[in-house]
Amino acid sequence: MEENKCCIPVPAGFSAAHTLTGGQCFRWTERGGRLCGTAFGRYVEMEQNDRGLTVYGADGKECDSLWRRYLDLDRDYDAIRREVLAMEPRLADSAGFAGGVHILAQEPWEALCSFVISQNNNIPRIRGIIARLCLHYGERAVNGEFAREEAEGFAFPTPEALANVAEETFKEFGCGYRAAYLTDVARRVASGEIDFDDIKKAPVNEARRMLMSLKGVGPKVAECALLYGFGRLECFPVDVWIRRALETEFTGGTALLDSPYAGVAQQYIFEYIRQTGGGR
DNA sequence: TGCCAGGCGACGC
DNA sequence: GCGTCGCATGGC
Repeated sequence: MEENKCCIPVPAGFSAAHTLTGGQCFRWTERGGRLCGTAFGRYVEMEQNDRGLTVYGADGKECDSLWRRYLDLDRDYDAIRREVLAMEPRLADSAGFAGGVHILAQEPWEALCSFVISQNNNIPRIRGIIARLCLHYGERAVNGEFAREEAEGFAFPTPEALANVAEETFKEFGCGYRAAYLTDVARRVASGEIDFDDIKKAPVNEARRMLMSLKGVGPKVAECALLYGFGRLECFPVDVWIRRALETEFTGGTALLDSPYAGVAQQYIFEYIRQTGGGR
């Protein structure tokens, strides 16, 4: 692990910690200044300091082709932050706190499946359920032997793997009433009935419609999948936290909703209320 | 102990 | 089309 590493220069203001542990995904943990986690079937540990981001467990080629894109490091988030702030000055506190957030380019399946599990659920429990599914149904990850928690050593399970899991079994893993949703989503994705390439190419409203044809995927889950899994930065997921913020801090509506970067602003707000005001 | 959680589907109107 | 309700489970 330690001998295989690379260092990526990162834009000023970028925060790997806010990006990876802010609720966009559920498989990263900060331990002793390192961000440990698995994506694209690879376990790595990341360390950010003023010289850049060191990725342990990946070589330079992998950093360029994979981790750089996953963290969306080539997009000008400084310009985006200024643009959304200009549209909505009341965003200042959130952007000041969480302005280092990038929108992760996750695998569409992982984003979709994770947020089906997330509904009416809390983040620690979502993480637990996903960890158990990875441990039991995921392929062994590259570098998995270095993982500090066993489940981190496994990839997110493929749709095919989950399509063969009985609904009852999902319940045993703590999925509750979402078990039926998972079986439906996994089977219809595995069969090709829902095609991620079609969703990628479709206009955003058509993409929403396609995702919402799945049982257990409503407006909020579709929005999360599109934002975190399909790079649709204009998508603006509204959960109970964001709804409260809209009703208290952004009364009278906000132009943010029409921004091509609404999803980035949404993540600033979510991070801010969760880590400061929100408590819990 | 209750209340709540990155909501959704079913149902009634 | 819109408001309400039940839902599984565990974190706090």
